[in-house]
Amino acid sequence: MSVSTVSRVLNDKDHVALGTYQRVRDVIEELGYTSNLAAKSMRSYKTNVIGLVTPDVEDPFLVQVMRGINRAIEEFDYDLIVYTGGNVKEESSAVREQRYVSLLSSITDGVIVVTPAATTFSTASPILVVDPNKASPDYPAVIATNRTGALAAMEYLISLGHRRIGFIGGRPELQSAVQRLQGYKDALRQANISVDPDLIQAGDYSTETGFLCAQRLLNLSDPPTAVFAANDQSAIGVIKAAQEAGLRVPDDLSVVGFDNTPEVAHINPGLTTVDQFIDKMGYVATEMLISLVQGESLASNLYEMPTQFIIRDSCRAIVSNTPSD
Amino acid sequence: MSVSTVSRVLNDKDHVALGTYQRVRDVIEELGYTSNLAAKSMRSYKTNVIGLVTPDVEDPFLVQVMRGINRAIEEFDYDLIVYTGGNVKEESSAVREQRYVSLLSSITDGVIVVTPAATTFSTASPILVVDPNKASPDYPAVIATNRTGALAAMEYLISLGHRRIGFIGGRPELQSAVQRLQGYKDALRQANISVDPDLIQAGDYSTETGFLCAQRLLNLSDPPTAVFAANDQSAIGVIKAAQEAGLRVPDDLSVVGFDNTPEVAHINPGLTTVDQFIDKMGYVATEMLISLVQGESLASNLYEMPTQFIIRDSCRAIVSNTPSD
DNA sequence: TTGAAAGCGCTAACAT
DNA sequence: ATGTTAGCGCTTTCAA
Repeated sequence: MSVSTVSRVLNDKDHVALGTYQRVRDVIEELGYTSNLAAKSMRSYKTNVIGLVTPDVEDPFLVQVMRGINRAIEEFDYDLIVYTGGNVKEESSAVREQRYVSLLSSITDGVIVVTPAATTFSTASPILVVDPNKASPDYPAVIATNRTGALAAMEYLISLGHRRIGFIGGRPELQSAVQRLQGYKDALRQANISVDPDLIQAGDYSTETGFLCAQRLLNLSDPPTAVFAANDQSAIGVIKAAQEAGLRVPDDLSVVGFDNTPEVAHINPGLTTVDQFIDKMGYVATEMLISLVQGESLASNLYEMPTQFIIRDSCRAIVSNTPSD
Repeated sequence: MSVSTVSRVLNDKDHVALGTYQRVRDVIEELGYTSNLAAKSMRSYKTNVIGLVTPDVEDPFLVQVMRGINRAIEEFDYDLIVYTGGNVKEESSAVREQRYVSLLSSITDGVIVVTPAATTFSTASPILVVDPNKASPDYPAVIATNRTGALAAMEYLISLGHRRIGFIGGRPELQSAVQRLQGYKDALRQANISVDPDLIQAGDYSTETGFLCAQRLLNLSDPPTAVFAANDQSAIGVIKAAQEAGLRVPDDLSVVGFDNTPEVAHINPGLTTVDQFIDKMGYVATEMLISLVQGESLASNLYEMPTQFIIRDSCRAIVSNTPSD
């Protein structure tokens, strides 16, 4: 029996007699043989394995993305190999990422990089990035709709009749914060409301800073009638500041928070929890990468996860993201 | 310039002129070249990569083991590639494990399997298992000293003068529970105290069951004067039951818990927290595997993490594992 | 110090 | 339906 016959059996190719097929399968079973991934990869450039580079395995976001990836991997009958940075010094993470993308791409059909530190990778394999920290990433990407979501939140506030709307930003080095601010500005422009720099406070996604920023807004000579906070933590700070100033929420001050926590979540239509939203990011990423691997072309290089604000009856002025009760 | 010269440069071999070396390094840098792991592996059977198969990435124990592995990986200048099961149906986990060990072993120098479901793997590479669910694993292993730890706890109680000591077990399908029971029995035998089956209650590591088991013990016609619980959760149940029965702990009933939580921890001498203990398991495992990979032989195939009970002053009867305050 | 050539295990093209 | 053979990218003799 020749090697090529065995190879044909291993890959379930045609032109193998049923008897031969069975005989080979039996021996494989008996010997506990498994094909050498290295050799397979080298010769055929097809391994049926997807690579994943993720900076961490403890961050709940990353864990949830991995869940979605695993789901897709199983569904499409691929295998997954992961590199995760572990407790690495932050400085060299971009370099490590690049090294691992190279390393993985020699034995995988494509690599997913989650929240990449690096922006470019030198490899011939398809690369897909999830939640890149860059407006227009160099690779096909899956991102959350930060700008669009913020736009929707602002449109809601404007539809309530507000014209002076404060904004409390997030950590400015993060793309999510930049995009949410952009959505804020775009909504104002769209409604022909001029942007007042006094109304834009640079927060950092924390409740404490949200509180301080809100106090600054409320102390303005011409204070806002509504505040849009870049995340729910800041929004909580705003509500505290308002109450401390004797204002009722939402009657005296409308407060809108944008974020991903289960309590005040900004989610995907049709999905019930934020975990499902993040899970879907992983799933979609894998789906897209597998398309690329199989030589198909993508409808778009940028998959922006659709989001939608849902108003909670219990606290109407906070645009929430939990599904309507 | 020939391929072999380049190969020599890549592997920092001797017999390369300094000028040539520099020239090659420059070009490598310029092109962003990274060697093909598959080809390297196939030809040299040495990749400098360690594989890791772990059933989960969310379990705190597994995360902590991974931290230790990462630490060692960095220190010994290896790379790490992980396969993790994700949300897989429990039934097939042994088969998946075996498949992944085979898959990984073709591109790694050795594989670590954490809390393996399978007991045998078909591969030529060195395998090392962490916390196997089997008394004498088929591969070099790193385990926690469940039997020895239980023995130490029992010796403590016996040294206090107790002769009737109750035992509340853990989930019997887990090796940890089996070993802790063994330690209980061995300590009694060692002290020439006969084992009374009435004093052995089959718990499940939960507070609720610990509570119920303790009630049964306390209702015996000849109740124990001390109880050793297979974990801290059960011990908490015992204390509740004792208090409800009007007994003071430790005056009327000594209670000892064995476990891994930071509050009532059973730790390695010299280590401050249980996390460090688990971290060390990962580190030691990696260290051992790398020894094997490098062709060295192991002092012992079984590394039992040394443990030690430390008595907390605040609650003397509970043998704790946090270091003395 | 460098180069030429063999071969790792596999798949794909070609031959039978 | 099966066998033969080239060659994937690399390391490792061996020769120059």
